[in-house]
Amino acid sequence: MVQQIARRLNRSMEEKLSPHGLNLQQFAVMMTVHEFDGLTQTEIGERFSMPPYAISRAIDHLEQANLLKRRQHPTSRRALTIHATEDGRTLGLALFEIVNDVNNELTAPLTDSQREQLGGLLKALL
Amino acid sequence: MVQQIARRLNRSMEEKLSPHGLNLQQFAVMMTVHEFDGLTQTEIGERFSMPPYAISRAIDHLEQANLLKRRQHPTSRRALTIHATEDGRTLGLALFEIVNDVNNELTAPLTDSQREQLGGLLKALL
DNA sequence: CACAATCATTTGCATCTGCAATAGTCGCAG
DNA sequence: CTGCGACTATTGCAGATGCAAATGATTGTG
Repeated sequence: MVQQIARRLNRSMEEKLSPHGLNLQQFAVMMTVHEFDGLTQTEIGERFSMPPYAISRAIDHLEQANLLKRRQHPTSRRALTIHATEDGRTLGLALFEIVNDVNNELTAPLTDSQREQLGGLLKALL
Repeated sequence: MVQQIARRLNRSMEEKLSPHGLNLQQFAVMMTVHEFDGLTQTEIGERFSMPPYAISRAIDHLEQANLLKRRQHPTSRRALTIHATEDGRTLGLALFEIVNDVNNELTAPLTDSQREQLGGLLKALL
């Protein structure tokens, strides 16, 4: 059941993301950068256990699309820090709405108290 | 959260499946055939909304591994029906154990009543 | 200081996936 | 009974994904 729901969620997200030219991984990176500007790539990856090479490629794409840019880490010459561009910050706001929409859509069959209950149970499983 | 849990679930399943040389899709097909012998490929796909080409390829693999075989549909010359071989039936039993193990592992942090609650809430979302 | 181990990131390559096109079959309208 | 549109299954191809190796930087140890 969890898997079926997750698949529905994914499809739903991808649909709403595709007009922006993003896939789910790129979306996750954008959200993280929107919340914390200036993290290194590894740090971003740790936020949702995404392997380094995936981050690398997601950022390739996002940098190409002029949503992010890489900069030298101030103290380490091997790390890079990731920053949202103007376009990136704008898109970030649109992304928040998408998450909300999808969440509401998914949990529409539940009452508010059920929603809380579900949240609690799921958190216990993490 | 749903997605994170689903990913954990997937990894866990794949781990236990890999000794048998199966991936998740092939596993799903095996379980369905184990439950209903003689369905057409499309019917199998409908059980968990898997596109026809994915079924086709999963069965290619499973037939190769001598777990299933395709037969002509008794009344339609375009459809094929799928049947478990002896090996396939044996493996099917092992697969049931895997599902149980993974379920228990996942829901270990919950009490029995919480488990039921979660089940109910998830079902409502399907 | 030199060397080995570790770290952050990238890349080559093989495999997996999804979409769209194909081949063959079937049902039905005229 | 003919032809067209819908159905089953498969396949070619392009893009995505995962692993493991490569690159360059850094730390620690003797």
